[in-house]
Amino acid sequence: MNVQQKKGSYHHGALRRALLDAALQLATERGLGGFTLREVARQAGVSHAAPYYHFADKAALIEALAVEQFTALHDALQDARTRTDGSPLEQLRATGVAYVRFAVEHVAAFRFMYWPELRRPSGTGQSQDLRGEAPLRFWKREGKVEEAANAAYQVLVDAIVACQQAGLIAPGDPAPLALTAWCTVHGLAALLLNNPPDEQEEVGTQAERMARVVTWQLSQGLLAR
Amino acid sequence: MNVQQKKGSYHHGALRRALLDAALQLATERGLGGFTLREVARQAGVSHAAPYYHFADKAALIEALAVEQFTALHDALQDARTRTDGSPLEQLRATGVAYVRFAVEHVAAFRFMYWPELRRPSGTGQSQDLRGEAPLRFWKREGKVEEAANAAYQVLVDAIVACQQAGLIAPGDPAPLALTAWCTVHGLAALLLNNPPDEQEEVGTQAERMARVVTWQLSQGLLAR
DNA sequence: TGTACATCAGTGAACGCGCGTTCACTGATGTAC
DNA sequence: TGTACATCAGTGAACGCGCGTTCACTGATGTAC
Repeated sequence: MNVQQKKGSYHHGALRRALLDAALQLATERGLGGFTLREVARQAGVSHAAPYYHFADKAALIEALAVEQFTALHDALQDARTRTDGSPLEQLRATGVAYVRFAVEHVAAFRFMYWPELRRPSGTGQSQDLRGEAPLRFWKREGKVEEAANAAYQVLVDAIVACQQAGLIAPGDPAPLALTAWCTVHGLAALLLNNPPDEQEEVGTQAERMARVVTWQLSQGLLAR
Repeated sequence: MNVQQKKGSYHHGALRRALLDAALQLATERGLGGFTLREVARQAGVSHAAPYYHFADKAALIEALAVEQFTALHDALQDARTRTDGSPLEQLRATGVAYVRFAVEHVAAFRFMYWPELRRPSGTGQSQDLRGEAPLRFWKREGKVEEAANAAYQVLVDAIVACQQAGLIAPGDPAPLALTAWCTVHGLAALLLNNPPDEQEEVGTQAERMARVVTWQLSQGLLAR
């Protein structure tokens, strides 16, 4: 059942990874409502105390998952952008579509990433210096989750800046443009997750079509005129 | 403590309302993670069995809340639209800003409205006829929650159609425009709820500013050219 | 205006349950000599 | 190559807890006569 499990071995070998995978699978199948550490352990085929060897507590497992998945999102966006031939604008659109696709294909991951309650209050560290911070930014706090999230956001910002440098979008502060773009794709992702289309088999297709509609519409608004 | 409670009365008088209010307050203060019926009853000052006189079970209370709050959202959007002087485009923007404002000012309500897990699987009723349904639509299902949500969405659609009729937005199917607009304001709302700004006192202000930025940007993209 | 009685809208004890976490333990593995 | 022993990575029983829901009950209220 577990890839790296040796026959008859007492030790699992890759339990940390297995627990993270089990958590994703569990959250995908049953949502976050009944998400429990014990069930994760059960799903991974170990006793309910075993996870404590790899994670301080339930919140730590979830945090690790959020960091990992934000990084995966970053990679997916980066990939979509660099692998798209065509103008910077087309690359920007591809990035947006990739955001929605990631959400639909990694429903559970997306929920972990954006469910603030399961994260520890981030005020645990000392409050950092915020003077002169850019005004249009979320995730001002410290923390590995925020860091990973910022990296993903940066891909979008870069794609917009590239459009500006190519003269496709009016020059100036990219912040409001990036915020609008991000809100749009994030909004579509959120709506799709909370209102799954009726036909199960067409979820991806419908999401893809909506994503294209929305990103095209959005890019029309960004065009330099 | 309770507005309508008569002194020394055994009967509460308005427990249903009090429970709904307590649920909203509880969800605002502690989020949905630890949201329990018992705590709602405690907060309303009654025994933990009392709610069962007014709601079949926990899910029923939440459903009632979602319907109520979608209706409140509808009213807020309608208000923003009709009370705004100026062009239909300005009315459209005002509607978008109102959406974000509602989310920020009714955090708990917004969470109940869009948390699908706490709703009963909507497949309970018989499957309705979907042939010829418009393709760019969520909430195709039956159910009072979906009905109320649709009514709110319709305000946005109407605002866009009005712009088209005034020649401010290119004619044609308003669906993709409405979807994009909705995604944008919904995305901002979702991001604001999950990443509360640092300065507590400025939440409303910052949200308002972001909402204006985003809706303005959005309306630029909709303009007929 | 009184009275008998049905109904309304609560109470509080009890049910079984699964949770997160701790603890003493133990088999498997790695290392020094 | 063998052996002693420390450390690693698990097990399973146990803890206290709060949950959703049910149940028999009871005080308050409304109504018929």
